[in-house]
This record gives sequence, C-alpha cells and structure tokens, in this order.
Amino acid sequence: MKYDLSKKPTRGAQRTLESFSKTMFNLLAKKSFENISVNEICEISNFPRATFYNYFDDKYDLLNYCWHLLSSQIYLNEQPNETSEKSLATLFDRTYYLLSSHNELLSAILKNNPLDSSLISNFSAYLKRVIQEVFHEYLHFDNNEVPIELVVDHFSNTVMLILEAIFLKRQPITLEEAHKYLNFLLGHLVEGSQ
Amino acid sequence: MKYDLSKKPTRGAQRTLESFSKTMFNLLAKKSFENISVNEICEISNFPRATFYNYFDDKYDLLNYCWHLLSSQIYLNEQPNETSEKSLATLFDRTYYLLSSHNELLSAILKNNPLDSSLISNFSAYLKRVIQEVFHEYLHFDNNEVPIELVVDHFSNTVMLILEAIFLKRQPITLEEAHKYLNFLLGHLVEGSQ
DNA sequence: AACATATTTGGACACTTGTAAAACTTATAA
DNA sequence: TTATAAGTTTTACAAGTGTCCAAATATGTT
Repeated sequence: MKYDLSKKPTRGAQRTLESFSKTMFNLLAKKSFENISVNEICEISNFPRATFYNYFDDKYDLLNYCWHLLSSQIYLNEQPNETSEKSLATLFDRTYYLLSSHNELLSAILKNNPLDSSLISNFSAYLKRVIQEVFHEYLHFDNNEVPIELVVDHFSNTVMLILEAIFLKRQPITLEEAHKYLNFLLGHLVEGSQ
Repeated sequence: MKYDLSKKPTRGAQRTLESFSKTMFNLLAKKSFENISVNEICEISNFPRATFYNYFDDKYDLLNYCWHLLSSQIYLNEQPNETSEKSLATLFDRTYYLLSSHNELLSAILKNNPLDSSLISNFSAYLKRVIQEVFHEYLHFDNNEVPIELVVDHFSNTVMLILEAIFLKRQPITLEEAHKYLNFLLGHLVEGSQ
C-alpha cells in the first residue's frame, strides 16, 4: 500500500479511499475479480489512474484494503482475561457475526467468483491472518509438547474451516452445530473441556 | 489448461511442455514469480508466445502444471486398506519425502519469493488439494458427530500445517517430532490412538 | 487571505497480455 | 507421392499495466 494508513487521512484522502473501495465492492458484486481492471475502477470512481497508483500498488492492494475495512470491526470490544475455551468460542462467535453482517455482500461476490478462485482464497487467507493475530494475543495455552505457534495456527485453521463451510461453501450449519464441531475437533486441547 | 493432459502427448508436445516447465522452475529459482513474464519464459524456451498460449491460459496455469509435475509422484505406491491412524502417518510421510526430495529447489524458490507471497500460497494450496484428495479416498473415518468432509479437511489442514513449518518456514523439526505434533493435534480423532 | 508544502492530475512512455487468423511445417497413412 | 490432419509460427491488434514528470490544485498553517 502506497498510502500510509497510520497517519490520519485528509478529507480528500478519505473521499478517495472510500470511493475506490466502494467501487471495488460494487464491482465484485457484479463481475469476477480477474475481469476487473484498474482502468474500470478509475472510470467508475471518476479519478485518474495516477491517483489510484498514489494510493495502491495494484488492484490486489486495493482488495486487501477492502478486506481490511470489512474485518477491522473484529478488533472492537475485545475482552482479554478469558480462559482458552472461552476465547476460542468468543473469537469464533465474533467472526461469525462479522460474516453474518456482510452476508448479502458475500453472497453476491460468490455468484461471480468461484469458491476456488484466487479472490476467495485471498479473502480466506486475509481473515485467517486476522484470526491468527487475535488468537496470538488472547489465547493463553501452556504446554511443552508442541510449539505455541503451531497450536495457534491449528486453532485458526479450524475456526476458518467451519466458517468457510458456513459462509463460503454455504452449508446449512447452525451456530449450535458449529460449536459442537469446534469442540469435537479442538475440545481435547482446551482447558475446561468435557 | 488449454492442452489436454489426458491424451498422450506427441514428441513435440512433450518437448514443449518440458521446456516451458523447466524454464519456469529455473526462473523461480532466480527471481520472484510476479517479475516473471510470459514473454521472458518464451524467449528463454525459444518458443513464440502464441505457442505458449496453445498450451497454457497464462503463467499461473503453467505454474499449476509445474506443481502437478512436482506432486504427481505422491500418487504412486498407494496402499489402501490401512487404518485411519496408519494412513494419516503414511500420507504425512509420503508428502514429507516428496518435499525432501525437492528441498534444494524449494530452498531456491523461497529465496526469491517471500513466505506470504501469492506464489507460496499457491503452492501450499495446490499441495493441500492433493492431500485432501488422497485423504478423501483412503481415510475411512466413521462418526456421526461431524460431516466427514470437515474431518478430511481438518486432517489435511493439520498435515499441511506441520509440513509448511518444516519446508516453508524452515523450522528445524525432526520427523519424529513431527509425528508427535501430529498425534498431539489429531490423535484423539484417530483409531488406535493412545 | 497568503503562504509553503503536499497531493492530484493528465499525458506520455515502454512494456505485457490474450486473442485471432493466415501461413507454414511436419509426420504419418492412403 | 500426395493428402490430410495436427501442431507451430508469424503477424497484428486492442487493451491493460505501472512509472514518470511537470503543471495544476488542494491543504493546513500563519
């Protein structure tokens, strides 16, 4: 990303960032990512191409920023000091509701971008990274059997596995069932499991 | 892929396929995938661009073919009729030795392509699909708690997690330790586990 | 309102991409 | 040998990509 998100953006920069990302979301709901060109994004957003490249390296970079916008809500309302079991279920639920709240958008995107497309992989990978980060911060898991990194990744993988089944593969799994699956696959590793 | 791999290729086609894939492997050991162009591949291989497009859709398609070449060995010497536990360890070992046998190539590729690049994700994803296929065929796992697809994917994820740690993140993990981790993370789901 | 500083803009550039159609080369079978 | 089919090469095209620059414009102080 060319633009520095850490400094607070000017009003103009806000307009530009919002315009490009909105256009990307709109286009993704209409056609496949590979058929979206920077030219098209700029024409629709009514900005010259040079401006696009002032902010983003390429269309993948803009996509990343879009996922960032989508998923940044997940960081809100964090409550540390939970047991591993609770934080596992809590993070799962938080991500579940995040995805639920963008369900229509996801549904439209899936109409134009097949499950095995690079777009969907990219989205999954982004979300997994977010979950990994949060786990890494809030999952306190003591053992000397296996490196903690591996356990964190294992947990993230499993959470994503179930969320992908629900929100990407569109399998009719209730939240209750999801919890059951999660416990079946990871329960043995979690404090306070039955 | 434009070229039909199911029919047996003519001598000329063999030469062409091998030439393009060899060039790709050589280039990957020299520079990053994103900086490799179809033009470059064709110049080095000494084929006109149109010939490239007779065989492949784009450079990603050739890359896929390269992974296919690398990983097709994994299908050899299949021995069904094993317990889940055995087939889990067996498939792990088979993939472990496959990756070991291409260790120098992988090492060179990693020098030019960062762990979080799309190239490496692409390779991981390809390998994961291969493992999923094999598991799906040979892992007999009976339970009515969780859909079998989810369990197969969970197993594949975990196998890949450890293999990535060893061969991509280059962590010094012995085969024995790898088995211990595998058992720690998945042992409870496998017949005959202690 | 005026200023120095930063950003945006439009145009140009060299390059890559994927497709299409016609011309050419082979190898093999009739 | 000739016919034929398959693959290969050539050439051209329309479009996209990412970078660069100098002029125009916006921004946040004073």
